Parts: sequence; C-alpha cells; structure tokens
Amino acid sequence: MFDPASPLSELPARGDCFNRRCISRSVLAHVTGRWGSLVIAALRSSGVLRFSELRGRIDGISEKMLAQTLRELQRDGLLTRTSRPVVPPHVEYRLTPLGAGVAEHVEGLVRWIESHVRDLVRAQREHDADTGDGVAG
Amino acid sequence: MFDPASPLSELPARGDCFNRRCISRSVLAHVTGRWGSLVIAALRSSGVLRFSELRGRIDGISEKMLAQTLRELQRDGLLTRTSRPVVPPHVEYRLTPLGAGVAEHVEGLVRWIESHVRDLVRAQREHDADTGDGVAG
DNA sequence: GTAAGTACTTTCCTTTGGATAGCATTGGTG
DNA sequence: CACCAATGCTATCCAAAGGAAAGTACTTAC
Repeated sequence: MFDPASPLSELPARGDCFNRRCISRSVLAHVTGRWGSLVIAALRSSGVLRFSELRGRIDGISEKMLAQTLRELQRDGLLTRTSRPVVPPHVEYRLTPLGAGVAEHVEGLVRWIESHVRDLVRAQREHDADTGDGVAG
Repeated sequence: MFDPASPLSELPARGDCFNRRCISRSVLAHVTGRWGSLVIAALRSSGVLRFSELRGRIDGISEKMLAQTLRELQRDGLLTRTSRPVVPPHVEYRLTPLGAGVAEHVEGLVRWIESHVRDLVRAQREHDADTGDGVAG
C-alpha cells in the first residue's frame, strides 16, 4: 500500500502520518524536524536565500545540518537548489509551489507560537511552581 | 530580553523562533519535535487518550519517548495529565485550550501533507531519477 | 503463589547532531 | 609567484539524543 516502488496511481490518494511506513510520515519528519520548519519559514519570508544567508538567519544551525536539511527538503520537492557556476560558488534556494503549500501551514504554526510566548511562559512557571501532577479523585 | 526569570510584563509580546535563546524556539522544538506533532494531532482528533492508547496510535514511538514528549508538552501548558489513583493506574491526557490553539495549526500541516502524498512521491522519484542539481547559466 | 494489567523508569547500546577543520576554485594583494 | 579571502559544502571526531527491552509498583483475579 505504501510501497515506494508502486506506480503513483496505485498509491492511496491520502497518506497517513501515524503509520511509520507511509511516505507522508517521513515528509512530516523532514518538515517538522529540528531544522526543517525554520528553513521553510525563512525561505517563505525571504523568497530566495543563499546557503550562508540561511545559516545566518537560523541561529544555532550547523553547516552539516543545514546541508542535510536542504537535501531532504529538496528531495521531497519542497525547495529547489540553483547553483551558478561562478567563483566563489553562488547557490540559491527557494520554495517550490509544493513547498509554498507546506510553508503556509508552517508559518501559521510558527507565528502562533511566537504570538503566544507569554501564555507559554506563564504555563511553564505555574508548572514549575507546583510541580504537581493533576490528580483527580 | 528572553531571560527566563524576568517578569511576564517585561517579556516581549511576541517571540522569535529564529533566536535560539527565545522560549518560543524551544516550544517550537517540542511541538515539531520527532513525536510532538503526532501526539498533538492524536489528542486533537480523539479528545482524551490514555498513555497506552497514544502508544498504540503513534506507530513506532517508544514508551520512553512518549513519556518524555508528554512531559515536555505538559510543561509548556499544551496538555494536561490527569491520573486516577486506581489499580491498575489510569492516566488521561488531553489538550489545554492553549494546546488546542497549536493543535489547529499542527493538524492543518499534517492534513496538508497527507493529502499531497502523491505529489510528494512524484517529486521524490523525479529527484532520484535525474539526481542532478538545478544548474543555471 | 503467581499472573495480569497500566504507566512509567532504567539500562545499555546505536544513531544522530554539533564543532571544527578541510577541500575546490579563482580573483585580488603584496 | 606565494598567499589569502570568499562560498558552499564534506569529513572527522566526540557528545547528546533516541530505541529496545527489561524492571518497578501496586492490587485484583485465579
């Protein structure tokens, strides 16, 4: 059913992220991976970015992980890599139309979290204060 | 500015996920962590779930990671844990109103990916076929 | 006495991630 | 001509995170 070799027409029209063998699961993993959502959000807000620009925008990412994340997302068809054969190298990354589709949701999520920081901090402090599990009965 | 000890009123009204010191960044990490989004999506579609039900629904998760993910999300104020002191133990997890807010976006993302599996598979196959980087010039 | 059932926790080992250095290429500098 | 800068990676090595399996705690049922 989720056999990666079967013809497209035999694949289910809809995936199932809860199934670990479904391709949608691995795409979800790439998109919501440690760095995926930030790469996607950065590209969505800037349009085009070079490798070093992405590295500069995403505080804390290592070059290894940036390269790896970009490769995964490119393979999933969410972004394109365009290299101009000049010296020093000039490589551009941008979202594909497919990538723009996910990006919309990713950005919604990121923006929601950013605009609810105070609520989140308050919740964490309350939790740390009473460190009690809610016990009913 | 993002000092975890400063009073709420001094925290910026909006976080910045691109800054590795901002609390919104760690919440994003929990929500989009390897298992966070699936836990949230499962709770959103079911309302209430017990530990073992979550484990059953989320194919591939280990008990250790489920426990850890639940603890993080609970601390962030996104879900509640309610244990009834009976034998055998009975523990329920459900989203808080805050959690329901993120869950909306998480579910949008998951649903988008699930409904675009075919496009994603097609993209992967094309990529694997030409394994060529887009080169302009 | 012992097995079952639930929600974890612990242990041990594999996999992943991070920091740093290196590579390839060529124009500019001394 | 030697040398460095600039860019986009890759390689290496070590620390951290994650997975599998077994253990814990407690009481009812057999």
